Amino acid sequence: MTNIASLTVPSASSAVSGQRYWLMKNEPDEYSIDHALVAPDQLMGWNGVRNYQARNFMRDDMQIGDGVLYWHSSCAEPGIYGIARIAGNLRVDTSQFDPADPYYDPKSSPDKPRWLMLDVQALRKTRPLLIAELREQPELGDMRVLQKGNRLSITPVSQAEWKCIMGLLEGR
DNA sequence: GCCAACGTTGGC
DNA sequence: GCCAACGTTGGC
Repeated sequence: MTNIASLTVPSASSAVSGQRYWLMKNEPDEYSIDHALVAPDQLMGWNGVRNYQARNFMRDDMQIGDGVLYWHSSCAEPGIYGIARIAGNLRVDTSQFDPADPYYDPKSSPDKPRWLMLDVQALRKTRPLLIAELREQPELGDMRVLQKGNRLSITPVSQAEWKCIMGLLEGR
């Protein structure tokens, strides 16, 4: 019998403990927060990033323990559905070399890879924080994901924005 | 399914 | 290095 508690209660080392905060988008049809929470150690290799700005965030700025807002995009009700953390293990995203992979990049080669990935660890599901509710918060007025025309799949979140969202989740 | 906004490409 | 054309994203 599987010990459910051991799957769902993060260990002490699996907490948001970094200096920065991020928002990462995923299509729930592809990989939802529910998928992530039942993966081994709740880890997911964040592959398929094909934007240089987003890649550079992973390469240069993300640290183990950084907090992540898990966003569901391209779905009926886009918004924040979970909390995760950066778990490190930055490496080459090998899906770029596979012609059969939807993330194949014919202009990349193993001796000069373009695209990187790292591990993200899901921590918990949250109630859905949908766009309309987020827009009601004055503290979130500058939040990247809420700006018109925003398409970046990884965006920085300020400490004030993070605190505001944690407050919403705690019912404040 | 629409379409505005954006990133990338490549001819010049 | 400019910039028009193109492909993609993603909320609506």
